[in-house]
Amino acid sequence: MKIETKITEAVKAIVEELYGVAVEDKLVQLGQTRPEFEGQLTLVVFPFTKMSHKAPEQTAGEIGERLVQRLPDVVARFNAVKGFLNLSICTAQWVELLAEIQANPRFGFQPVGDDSPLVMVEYSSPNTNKPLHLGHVRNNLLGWALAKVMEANGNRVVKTNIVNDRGIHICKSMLAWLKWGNGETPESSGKKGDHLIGDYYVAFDKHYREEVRQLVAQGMDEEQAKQEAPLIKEAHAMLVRWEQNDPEVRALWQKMNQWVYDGFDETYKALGVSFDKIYYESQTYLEGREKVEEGLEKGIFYRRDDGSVWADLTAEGLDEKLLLRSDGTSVYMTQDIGTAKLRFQDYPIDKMIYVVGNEQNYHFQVLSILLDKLGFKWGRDLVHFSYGMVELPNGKMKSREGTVVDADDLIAAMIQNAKEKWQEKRETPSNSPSKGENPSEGAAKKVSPSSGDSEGSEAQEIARIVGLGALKYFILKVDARKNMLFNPEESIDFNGNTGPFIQYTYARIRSILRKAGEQPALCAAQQTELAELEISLIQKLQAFEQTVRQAGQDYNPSCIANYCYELAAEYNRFYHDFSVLREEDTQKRQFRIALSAAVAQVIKNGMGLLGIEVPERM
RNA sequence: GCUCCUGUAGUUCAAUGGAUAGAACUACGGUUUCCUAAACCGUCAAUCCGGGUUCGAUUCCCGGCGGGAGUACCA
Repeated sequence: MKIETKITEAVKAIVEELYGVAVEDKLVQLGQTRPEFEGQLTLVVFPFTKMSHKAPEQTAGEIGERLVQRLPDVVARFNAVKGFLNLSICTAQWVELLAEIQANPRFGFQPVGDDSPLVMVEYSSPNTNKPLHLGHVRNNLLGWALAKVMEANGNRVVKTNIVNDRGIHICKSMLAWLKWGNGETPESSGKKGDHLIGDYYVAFDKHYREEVRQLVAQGMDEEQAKQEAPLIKEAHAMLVRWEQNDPEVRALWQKMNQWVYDGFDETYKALGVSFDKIYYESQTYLEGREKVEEGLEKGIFYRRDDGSVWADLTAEGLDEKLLLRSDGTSVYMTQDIGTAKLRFQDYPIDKMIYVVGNEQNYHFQVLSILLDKLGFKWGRDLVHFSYGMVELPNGKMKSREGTVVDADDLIAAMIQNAKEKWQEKRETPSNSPSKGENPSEGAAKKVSPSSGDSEGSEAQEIARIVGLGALKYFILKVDARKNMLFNPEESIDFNGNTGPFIQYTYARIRSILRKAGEQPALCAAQQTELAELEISLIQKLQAFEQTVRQAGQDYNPSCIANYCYELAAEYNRFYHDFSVLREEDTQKRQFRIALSAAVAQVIKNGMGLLGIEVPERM
């Protein structure tokens, strides 16, 4: 049983004994003791002062005395400061706790079985007219991490992606390619498919704006010019042909979309994200129309004189929402309804989570109500995991103004930075090779006469892991709801509260474990005395479980990121103050190695939830 | 205008209603007989304003002020 649980039970009994009042669990507030006081756990006794009718300090003292009597194996000593009862826990309890953590490689994870709730997480959801940028990166990383967190909280998870593969924006790219492309392909140009298509999208926009500018110069007002420009008319004509299944347009559409998918796949692979099931809007938008017709028959929606279909949500405190245009074509909302229908056919979903930016908060508020009205049981409490925008120092990213941070470029730059850092570190000979160091390992570190090639690839792999770790952590440590700032001028740091700091801590522990030989079994032998740093590390380890629960409840992976940092920082202090391997006393040495091993394990698990790899050596 | 989100050191981020609001970056100053110095330690520095609830508020409620997003035939 957990130490907290034991104490909570005891406190409840004691309060009832002393003051004759039964208390609920939530009144028993146990927290970690502040470092400036003696003890490890602190009970907040303010809630009980009403029952005791005594001063806080006196109440704390009474409860403390009884606690020591009642749980002599758990509570060794206590001290009362104001309304805070600080408890010193017996060493054996900590050792036992560490043993439990160490014995369970899946510590903090809840088991998932066939009857666990099924959660579907939708994320990424790109348009196929341009490459992914930093905003998409935030979406993908959050989506992936959230899926992992949900799994760790005992859910079956299906990761899904809805690709917006149809619409006017695709036609713009297609048109531009036909006009100015000269048959350029990813192969012929050496460009990634998504970048190639993105370039034509930009080209369209450039020419289009020029046309609008000329029309305005001729005296047309701007709104009209935007609609009357020949290019946009041509694009619309193409969209109509697409809708009519024109074989020529469809063939081009398929070819160009495929280029984009190949490009996206590379980016997804680099980011380490994947999907269990991908939906395409070209396949779902007609389903949505059917579903809306169905709702119309049931009287949930109504049709206006011009033929457009609307939902009246004024009773819900919202406005009226368009579902089908007067020409019968579907809008965004309709497509989401169609996608929901297909998903529900494919999976017995208990909970649906949409990872979509906060600019669409209103959309999902409406979608939730509509899906509920249409009879989706998970509609009412669908989760819109709404994350903030990534801003640049001079404001929002705007693809038209060319102020986007491209995902592929960014990833490449991060890996490059990591590589340079790594080389720099190798070139500056750290401290002189001590005598105790394993000679063969020392030699391999310096020069690599035979295996230069394999070492190069190892360096490459480490650079990849570290570069991506820095990027992922940088994004995931921020509370998802908040807008975040990214300054491309200052590259992402590798020092301080960063992914590489945590990775480095992990790699160092692995190095210690290699040196120490076999994975140490925690000796059951009693420790006479544990140092404060050791106890606080064990407490920190224990907190992992609670952190994972909280992340699942709040749908927010950022607390896990911050937890990993705190754990690593705590370990670094421990590492610096004690020498893990040099300890003469074998038992203490074993204990510290075991503690290190447990820290490494938890770091690995925590970073795994964030989709961040940890290297065995750095 | 209305709706939602958000205001914490110079900057980027933390803080289940709990003790003296934590880190990191930057600046300055220390620490390598050592298992990896991508480390550790120190100094400087912050809760937008005003009410309320509470033994206790950065946190919850109300009112201002500032920032962001959305606001209907775009996705």
